[in-house]
Amino acid sequence: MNAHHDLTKNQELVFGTLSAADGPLSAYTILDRLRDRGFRAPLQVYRALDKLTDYGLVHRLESINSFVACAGPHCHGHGSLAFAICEKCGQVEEFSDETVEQRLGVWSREHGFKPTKTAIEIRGTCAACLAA
Amino acid sequence: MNAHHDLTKNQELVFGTLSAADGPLSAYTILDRLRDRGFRAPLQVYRALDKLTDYGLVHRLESINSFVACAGPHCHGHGSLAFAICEKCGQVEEFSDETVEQRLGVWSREHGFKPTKTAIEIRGTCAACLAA
DNA sequence: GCAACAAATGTAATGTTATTACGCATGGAT
DNA sequence: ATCCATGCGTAATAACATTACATTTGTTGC
Ligand SMILES: [Zn+2]
Ligand SMILES: [Zn+2]
Ligand SMILES: [Zn+2]
Ligand SMILES: [Zn+2]
Repeated sequence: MNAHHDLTKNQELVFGTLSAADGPLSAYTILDRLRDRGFRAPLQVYRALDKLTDYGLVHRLESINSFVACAGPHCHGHGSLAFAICEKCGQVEEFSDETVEQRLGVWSREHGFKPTKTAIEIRGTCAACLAA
Repeated sequence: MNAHHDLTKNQELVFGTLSAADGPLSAYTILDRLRDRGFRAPLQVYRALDKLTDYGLVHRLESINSFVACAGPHCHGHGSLAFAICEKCGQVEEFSDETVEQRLGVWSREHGFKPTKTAIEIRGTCAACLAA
């Protein structure tokens, strides 16, 4: 699911935009930033985002309808990621916690629930913004 | 923040609709169900939902843009709730896990992050739907 | 090479979710 | 009575996402 992916032109453009950004972007913001590269419609962005999230290169932040480029290698091999989202500056920190994953897995097994996608998103204020 | 709240007429109607439902509802679905009670505009629903979520009587499910009436007493006294959302039948189970809360709290402290609202949402297939 | 098929793209239209702006009504406090 | 906070009604708009259909591009088998 990870390894090496040959990205198409549109996927490359969307991934590049997200990678260059200093925080999460909405699909429409990505669209605006790619207008001069020929993008005209939301679907071009959404289609690329679908693939990129499938590949694990991009994560969707459910609570703010935005997307972010994967932060690092700690991501791989984990079923459920967590995100800390600063509501002041928009910065996002991606992390994972074995224990959290495990506990949610236990709950699922005990309740016969078969998980496919888990979202853990903490909204609040980051250290930098608290200092300021 | 919990105890007893005197709900206004609109809040009562929205809360009643959510309580009577067998699963989460979108704001616009609530609006439709309250048309014959005089509701005309989305804002009437969103305003009521804002208060109800403040009071802890209703929870917002970030990953499906929907709202659900609080399932029970285990909810109170907990900072972060978790939801298991069945993508087949739409049923939602609300639960909380001390260990999960604690681990996320540890991460926040260690990173100087001050959380205000945490969303934990597991999407998948519930036991009933798996059996069927 | 060429047919057949799958994947990706372009474009328009539409559907869904949420907010902004403005004015009015109500109820309690001074 | 005046002030102020809260809630309400309505219209307009913004923000987010999908459906539908036609076309292009790339791959596979022959
Ligand atoms: Zn990642
Ligand atoms: Zn910040
Ligand atoms: Zn609850
Ligand atoms: Zn189910």
